[in-house]
Amino acid sequence: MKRIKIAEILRTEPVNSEVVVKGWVKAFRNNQFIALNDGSCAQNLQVVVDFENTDPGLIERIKFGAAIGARGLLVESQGKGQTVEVKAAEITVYGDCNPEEFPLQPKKQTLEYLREIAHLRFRTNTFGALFRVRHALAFAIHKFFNDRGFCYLHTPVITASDAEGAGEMFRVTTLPLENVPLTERGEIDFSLDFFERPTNLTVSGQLEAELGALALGEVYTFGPTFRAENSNTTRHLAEFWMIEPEVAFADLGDNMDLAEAMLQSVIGYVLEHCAADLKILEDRLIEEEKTKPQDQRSDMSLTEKLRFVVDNSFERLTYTEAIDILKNSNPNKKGKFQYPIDGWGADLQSEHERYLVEKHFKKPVILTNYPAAIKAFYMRRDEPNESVPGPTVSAMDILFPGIGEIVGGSQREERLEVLQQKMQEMHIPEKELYWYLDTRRFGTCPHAGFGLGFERLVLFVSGMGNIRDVIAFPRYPGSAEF
RNA sequence: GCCUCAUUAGCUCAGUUGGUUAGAGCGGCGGACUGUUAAUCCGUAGGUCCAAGGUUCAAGUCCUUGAUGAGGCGCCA
Repeated sequence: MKRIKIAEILRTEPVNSEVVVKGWVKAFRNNQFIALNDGSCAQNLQVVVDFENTDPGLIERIKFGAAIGARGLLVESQGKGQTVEVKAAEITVYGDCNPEEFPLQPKKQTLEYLREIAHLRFRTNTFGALFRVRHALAFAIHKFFNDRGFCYLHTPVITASDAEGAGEMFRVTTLPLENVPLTERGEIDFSLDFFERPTNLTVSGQLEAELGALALGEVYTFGPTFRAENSNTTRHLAEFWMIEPEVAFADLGDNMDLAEAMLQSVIGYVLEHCAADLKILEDRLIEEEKTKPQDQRSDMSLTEKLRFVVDNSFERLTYTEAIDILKNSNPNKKGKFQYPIDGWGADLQSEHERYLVEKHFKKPVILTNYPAAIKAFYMRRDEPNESVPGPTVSAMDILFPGIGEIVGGSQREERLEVLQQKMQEMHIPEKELYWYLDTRRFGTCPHAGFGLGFERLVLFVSGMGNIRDVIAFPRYPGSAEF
């Protein structure tokens, strides 16, 4: 008989038909009631064992964590906690689970401990819910772009350019590290390397996405990116997934509209389709908040926070306006900021972004038109504005409560001469990026795009506290287990 | 990379001012019960108090160094 998934069973009425279910034992109560979970949904299915007529040796093997199958009648439940249950006529044990050795237990275990056993943490309620939500978000992102006619572009993971300027890169090589071949001048002889040139893992697919956008019109990437920064925070990973749409004939306003619509759409999708999993994550967050002092607790539940983001438009303001607000803010006047705001031009610190998002506006914020000096070379230079102290670019960052920067984007510099001048000023070799400049030489047009850190989105939507807990096998300094 | 905090049973945690034999809950094991919802009840085993060195009559507790983990900052998505 064919196995039926528990998610499907819970959608059907009890029909007194025979079913076969397979999964892992979450609890075995009273020698009678198995809570069975097969990963298809958050809910367990109750399997009732006729313990008086079942081999005691078999009952012995029904332990927390064991993989079992059950065949029997699907009936209306006599108990209170569930509507249907399976009256087992036959139980099969596929994989025993020795409780003395199994590291998981049916009780609260810390996320730090579970991170050490990341190969098993999928089996907990929290991580089961988390990875189903993560999947739903990924699917919703593809759906959003597909519905709008975007083309999914696969940009390379291995790249020869190190000029993207997004951070330290991981070198890719097949040269023997113990005996690196040198040229006559004593430099590493990359002509003997696999690609016959220095190569790295990509830090961004943006430049390649721009190439696609200037022909396909609207493209997006969704793939792994790598940063070799020694970052030790709850918001950084060495390997993470990034979504990077790029749109031809779009300006900064279109870019902001797209990003806001996308975030609201995918969060709305999860609210609609992952209620049971969100409930598990919300309850986890409530428990975690109980351990915090009263004033640090959130006044909104997880789903309320998500609903709020979906229902309210993001606050849009320029960097210059933000500086004014911060300069006149209470914490700045009272010297509460570790980095006081004393002028125009410096990059904002986390404490400043947090003040704007969590205290001043109390909603997601889009900051735009940053000083040109603190932003990347490819961002479009703004027309001079007398009310602004210095040159700015058409950049935008979206800041989320608790997460900080979740999106970074810009309108791109489409004017060849301006771009070349910027590259010269920032010491970016034109020769290496000839292919990028070609798009400006041949049929250039205004265009814009952004990068969304997928794990930061999952972090926000799941209410988890550490980005290392929203990706299956996190990579960060000193850690590449599994 | 910098700063702060933590490390006690399989897990989650107590452990007073430095003072005799380091405790609890869950989990394990043995038993009872049998429509339970983290089932319940009775019994029971389980510890190199992260490591090394030091102070002291006496160290889980104080000091130094190291390891590991967490949080904050910077870099950013």
